[in-house]
Amino acid sequence: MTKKSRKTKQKEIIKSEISRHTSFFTADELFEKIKKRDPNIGIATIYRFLKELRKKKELHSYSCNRKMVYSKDKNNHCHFICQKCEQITHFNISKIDFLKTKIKGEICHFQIDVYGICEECLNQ
Amino acid sequence: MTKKSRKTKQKEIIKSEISRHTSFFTADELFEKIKKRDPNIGIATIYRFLKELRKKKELHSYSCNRKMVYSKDKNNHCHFICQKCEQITHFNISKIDFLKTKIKGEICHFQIDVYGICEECLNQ
DNA sequence: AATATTATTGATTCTCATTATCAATAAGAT
DNA sequence: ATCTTATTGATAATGAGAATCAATAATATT
Repeated sequence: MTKKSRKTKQKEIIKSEISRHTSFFTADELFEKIKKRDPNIGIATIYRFLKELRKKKELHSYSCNRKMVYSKDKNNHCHFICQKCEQITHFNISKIDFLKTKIKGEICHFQIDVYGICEECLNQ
Repeated sequence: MTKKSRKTKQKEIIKSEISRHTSFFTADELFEKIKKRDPNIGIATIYRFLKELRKKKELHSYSCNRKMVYSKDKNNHCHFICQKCEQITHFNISKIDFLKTKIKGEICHFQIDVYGICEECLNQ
């Protein structure tokens, strides 16, 4: 007996705010935006619903700097993290051929985090 | 005026304990092992030195489940995580050419997490 | 429509990894 | 031997996220 989910206005607000996001976000960033639409929504509700969406695979997530980062992007995640300014840039890898030779199982999706120094920091 | 590092017995113990490790470890796991060799070493010293080694690029690290994971392995980290049995297998990618075309900055190291279903789970 | 059931909420506390603080100590320079 | 200052261990502070819980609100049942 799995408990059936109920439709609430809080969930609707969170969902619609997520749909506005174009890239990745943290629970706190989302909370800040949602507060402006409904200042009564608690942070716990955000965390709860985010966890629910993660379980239902409607959101991607990964941990970065001891924080969870979310994205509605179903594609693979590729990040370039500058170790100096800590800015994160996204990039895309469409071909997974380079992985297929390495892995025997079935590949669902992947995440690549590249650490380095971005162009701007190199030129400083 | 960067302050010059001093050689201490605490650092020596931590360093030698790290060198014994064959794979990944967390600060706490390291602390537990070090306590057996010198129960007076504080956890703060571990964290401080770990941070120092990270900065000096003598240790790799990445965040996973709200924890920092360390490895002395200078190579890049590649994990295949089965979404059914949750077992993690390591694999290696030596050529970074596939990344160079995507990134403008300088690449230090990278981490790839591939999610899928492993062979054994596929055959069940 | 009224009532019963139970998932959800917001406020709050708790957890736990990591960092900051600080006085005491010890390494290395003089 | 003495001075300077990096390092230490103890402890408090921080911060993201989870757990708790009484109150509330969605559904189901009558």
